[in-house]
Amino acid sequence: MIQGTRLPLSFYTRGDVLTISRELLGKRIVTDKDGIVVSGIITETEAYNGAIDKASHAYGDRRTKRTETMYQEGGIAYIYLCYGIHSLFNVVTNVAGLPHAVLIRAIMPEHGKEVMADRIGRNITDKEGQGPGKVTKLLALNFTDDKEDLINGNRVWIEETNIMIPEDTIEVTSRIGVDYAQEDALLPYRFVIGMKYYDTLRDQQKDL
DNA sequence: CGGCCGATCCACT
DNA sequence: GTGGATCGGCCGA
Repeated sequence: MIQGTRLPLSFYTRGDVLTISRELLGKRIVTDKDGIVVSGIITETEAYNGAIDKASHAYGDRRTKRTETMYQEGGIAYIYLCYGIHSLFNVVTNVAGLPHAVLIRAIMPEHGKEVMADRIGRNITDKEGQGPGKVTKLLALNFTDDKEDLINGNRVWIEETNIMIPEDTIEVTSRIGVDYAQEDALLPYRFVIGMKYYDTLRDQQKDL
């Protein structure tokens, strides 16, 4: 069915995590869980800028079993458990040794809406898929998928699309839930497809 | 080894 | 608008 062109390794290994974060808007995340394939279009991201970023788990170059994932070469998933309940999905970027990552905060459900509805136990609404915990629930990802290879793996990957997000429809704000990061909590590292274009995009999906 | 708390969500008021 | 769910990572003792 879906099988588009995956983003190449070179997309992820670039050094500017903000650019990657912005460019991920409009791309397609696909998961294959026991042969059940679903997809969603990325509509919201947050950049985590490595060892100097107070909001990052790797702030201060803190290498632990958990953060080790972010230190690997870009192009793999960083998925960890938050609040004991939610798995959050991040894309590792940059070269090995530099712990940069992009948190996927929202997707627009695309293929497999029925399966997704089963997974959350209710119907998919017009604005479904907003919130990082919801993203992993719809896609059936959890922390056991940590370090999954987005280029060669077969459980989760990201594809190119023909969606062009007009630059002036992208809202750039500070990141959510990182108040503890002091001055870094104010950095404009969150990228959201604005409401007006979001509706346009959703209407296009319905026409498919 | 104990305790705290987090890149959250949902049901309920 | 608020609190409860629920648990691994991390830090300090």
